[in-house]
Amino acid sequence: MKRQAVIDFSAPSVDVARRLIGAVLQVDGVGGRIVETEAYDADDPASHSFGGPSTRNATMFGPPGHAYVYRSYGIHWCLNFVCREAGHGAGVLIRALEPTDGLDRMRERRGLDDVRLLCSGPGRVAQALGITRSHDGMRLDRPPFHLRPPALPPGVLTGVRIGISKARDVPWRFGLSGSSFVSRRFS
DNA sequence: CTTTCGATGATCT
DNA sequence: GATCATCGAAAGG
Repeated sequence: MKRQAVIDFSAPSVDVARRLIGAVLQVDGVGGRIVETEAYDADDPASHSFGGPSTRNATMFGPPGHAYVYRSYGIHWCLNFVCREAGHGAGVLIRALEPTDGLDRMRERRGLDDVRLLCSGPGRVAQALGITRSHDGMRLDRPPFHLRPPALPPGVLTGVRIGISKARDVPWRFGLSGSSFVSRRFS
């Protein structure tokens, strides 16, 4: 019996973000290949965890390998994976998927047909997968979550993070090389 | 193709 | 009162 490969979430968020590219993420069987991620860390002014624990970011300071879900601009939900050890405050934002499973369910939830627009952005990913605050704190290695690392290391592109006003020059955005499902092209 | 702007509510100062 | 890890529609080139 060959043991199922897993992601090591106790690693720095930058490493986890890079290694997550190409992994398959499903929630209740709906999901796809992760094609875009961003890393956030405790010493990072752009991170929710910068400045220490609070009500919103509490999960970021919990054990690694759990989901951190927050509300963005009062409208959208965004999904993160907690990294490092409990108390540290690091995470990876899941920014885009290439849809592979449950396309009809995603189209229902998103209210549109174009595959390119189903999961190309963090708010879109959460809506397509049915992620809400109820998923905050859940383990990623148990249902409804399912996560499978790529069989082979894919080509990964690097860039600066999107939509932040602090630490804009930090190159902690990662994308699957050649993917047309990223939220924005890599320069 | 690009830029701009409103929506909408929790969080923080 | 200001900011915000966004999205989608609208307007402009």
